[in-house]
Amino acid sequence: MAADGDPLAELTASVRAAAAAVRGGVGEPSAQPRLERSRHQAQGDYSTNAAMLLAPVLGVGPREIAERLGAEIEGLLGEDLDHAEIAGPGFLNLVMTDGWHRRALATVLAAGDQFGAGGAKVCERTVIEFVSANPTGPLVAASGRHAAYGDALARILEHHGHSVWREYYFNDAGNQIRLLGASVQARARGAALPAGGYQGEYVVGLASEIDGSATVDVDVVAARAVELLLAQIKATLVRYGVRFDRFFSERTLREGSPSDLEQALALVEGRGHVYRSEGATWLRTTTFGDDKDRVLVRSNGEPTYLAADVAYLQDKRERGFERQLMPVGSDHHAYVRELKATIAALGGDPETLEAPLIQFVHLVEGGQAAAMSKRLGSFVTLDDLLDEIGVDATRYFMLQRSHDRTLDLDVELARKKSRENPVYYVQYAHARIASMLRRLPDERVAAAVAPDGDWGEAELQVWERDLVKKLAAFPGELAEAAERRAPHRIAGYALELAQVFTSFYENCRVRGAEPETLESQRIALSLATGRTIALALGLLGVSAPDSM
RNA sequence: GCCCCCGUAGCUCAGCUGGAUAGAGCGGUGGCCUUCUAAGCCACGGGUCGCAGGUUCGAGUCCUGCCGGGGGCGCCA
Repeated sequence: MAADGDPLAELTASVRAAAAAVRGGVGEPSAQPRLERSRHQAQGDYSTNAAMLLAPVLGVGPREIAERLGAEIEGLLGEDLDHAEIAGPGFLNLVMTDGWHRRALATVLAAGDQFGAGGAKVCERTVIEFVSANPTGPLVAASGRHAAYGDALARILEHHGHSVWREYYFNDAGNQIRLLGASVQARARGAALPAGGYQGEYVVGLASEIDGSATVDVDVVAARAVELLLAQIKATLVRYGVRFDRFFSERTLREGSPSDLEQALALVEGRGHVYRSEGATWLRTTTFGDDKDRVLVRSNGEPTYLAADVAYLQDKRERGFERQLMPVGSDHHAYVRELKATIAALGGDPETLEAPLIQFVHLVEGGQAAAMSKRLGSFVTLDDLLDEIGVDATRYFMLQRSHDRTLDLDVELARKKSRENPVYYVQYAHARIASMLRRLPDERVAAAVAPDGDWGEAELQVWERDLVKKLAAFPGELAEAAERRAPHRIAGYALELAQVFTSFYENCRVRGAEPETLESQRIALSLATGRTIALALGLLGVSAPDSM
């Protein structure tokens, strides 16, 4: 079986080799033939669309090609293949032998915690910048979606074989920070908030926490408030299980002489993409597909947020990342075009920047959605949510749905410790496996999963075959999740694996199964499933408890 | 007005870049506990895939136009 621990790698390779042999060097198919899990039992274990892809190339009917393909595959797979059959418009369905299933299971076990790892063709040096909420308030529930997404994606990409650096970029200078300082001072003085000021309850807390908040310079108050809020944000992230390699301060880009910001602006100006008009300095982003040019330095001499980003993007370029991921909220989505134009203006390739769109989160309870605006002060913080439903449920629910769709998070459901709650269902399957294996002597389990273990020759039950195939699908699922930046696929996979296992568990007695070789095989299946559930949950940042 | 995301079961959502009879959870109905965790299992019911065209052997998936929901179009960040 394949060295990389993918039980399907060999099968896929055989299908492609057979397709190539049938094609005999003639023409070029429109796509690589695919190996798919059959949806219905009558359609075998796996199927391939290769014949239908080759039909237009060879000018022969797909069913006739499928026949030749079947002959080739039979030769290549030997004893792994029970038989192949042609079906529908030209699918070739493959029915695998019990021996193949047992070998697949052995491959899963041999891979250990590296199961599904290293599928990336090349290792990309990747930086993922996420959350990046400004320290003008505590993290809100919506930030929990960004944090869960970015962190899970980072874990998935690493397991897939990329090198990932996690960064949190925060704005600690400029208008909003000044406004924060003024808001705190106003509270300290019992005065009215400035126009558009921060109204949250935490601002009152900061006013009393900061020494001399009513009297010292407002910039000092602002700096202290940022410090306190940033510490609070970091604490929340730690609690949430989200690790960053670096918190990048925007202010540092403005410090020194010349500052990084000044140097970056000089760089784009030297490349001829800067001009002055109406007293302001502009970046000609329209050269690179933006719909209008953007201001870098305001007419009052103050650099814009974009100016800082020019410097930040240049900084990342200089650090040699080959791929930049920057999940953004839908409210900031339009800004991505400016950033891509900026990269181009710096002489880089805008295609190296990817900005997956993260849609809003609505907390639902009794049909009521809570608003989450920092400035209006009516919000649910991430800490509130974690207090309410816990880290595991929060992360799982945040990752359950595709990131580019708005998410209705049902707090009432997430709080439940019952079968209705998918995260408990998955964790329960893991706990059940651990509990069952605990009742066996360690040596018994070790012998059952040893490379030379004997699993006998008994005909596999349908539940056993299904479980092996679900396990074997993991490397492919992981690759999809990584390549499509879609952690929710792992959440879906974990739920399905738990379902298939539970069905197996209800129908196939493990402990005490006769003969002993059958018990060994089922122990091996259970252990492999437990590990894979733990692996999948781990990629999502959700714990896999041994007892519940 | 222009740009981006989304319309799939009563509800919340998957659907592997064009494949076979469109799936899951919840909710509903009906079964199943002397046996490894019933926090569970099994069965049944439930659909004009927003609408209308188009592309081809084949469309929930790709193209165009409508309709509906959300977001964005500052010298805010």
